[in-house]
Amino acid sequence: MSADALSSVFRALADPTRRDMVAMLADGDATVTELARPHDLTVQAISKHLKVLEDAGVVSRSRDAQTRPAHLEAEVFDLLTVWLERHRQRLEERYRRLDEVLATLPEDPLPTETSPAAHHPDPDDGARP
Amino acid sequence: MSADALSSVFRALADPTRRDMVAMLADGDATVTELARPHDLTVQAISKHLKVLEDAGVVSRSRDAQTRPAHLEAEVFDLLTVWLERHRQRLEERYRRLDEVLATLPEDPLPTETSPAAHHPDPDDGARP
DNA sequence: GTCGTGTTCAACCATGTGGTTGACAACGTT
DNA sequence: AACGTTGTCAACCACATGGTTGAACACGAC
Repeated sequence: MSADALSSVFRALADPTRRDMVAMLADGDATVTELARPHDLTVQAISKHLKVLEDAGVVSRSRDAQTRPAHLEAEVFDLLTVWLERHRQRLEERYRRLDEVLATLPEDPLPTETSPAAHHPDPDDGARP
Repeated sequence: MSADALSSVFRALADPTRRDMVAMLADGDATVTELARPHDLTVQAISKHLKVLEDAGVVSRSRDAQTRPAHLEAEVFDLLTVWLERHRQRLEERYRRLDEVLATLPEDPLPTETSPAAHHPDPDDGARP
């Protein structure tokens, strides 16, 4: 209950069994027993896994007689995509700046003002996948 | 070394401190002490977090005198994106099939192939490389 | 060499996680 | 009402995780 939404989602998806359940649910809603069938686990364990996914907002449950089908929520994919794209962009921006620095580097050793300069460019690698 | 790559990556990113470190590293390589500065944690704790990220392949380390700068590996973003997009597509495929079934379901024994009539709200944009 | 800085290793502790078994609630069927 | 199905709750256990402190290692500077 403590962690933020993103942490909950990442943690929920960090388990292979739960990712498997998500894969199943991507093909269609399923009940606990259906989700448990292909896995060599007790129904209680699957129920717990499902609760983790539910608490993280990855799935929602409905009520249908004695079964409670689980439904995959598509929003989480958007949440993760946003996070991913943001950092991907920061990475690209970083390389862009690095290229700029390298372009203006040849001369111009201008010490200039008393800049605090908490961050410094790292002249390490230059390779980029 | 137990879990598969995807599990390791998800687990590594499930911690807000580690995600914070990743955010920092997206702006530029950094040493352990630099990464530790903004967080109210001991350097050892940050070193452990960094090891988790390293074992998951999220970052790599280099050697520069007595420091060992951490470098964010961009490939992991691709790994996560692939997983995300695969399941997003399965979800879309599922809804497409559902619409097909609903289209052929009416009691008309004469299915005119017109009016696909999207029944489901479409989540967001489509494919993006 | 000695010193200081940066980093990691080792031991330890509290809490969380994933699994089990067993009991129980809710619901449809007979 | 009794029964079988479905799902959850509770207690328990082994182990992983995130944090600490303290010692040790690696390296440049003095």
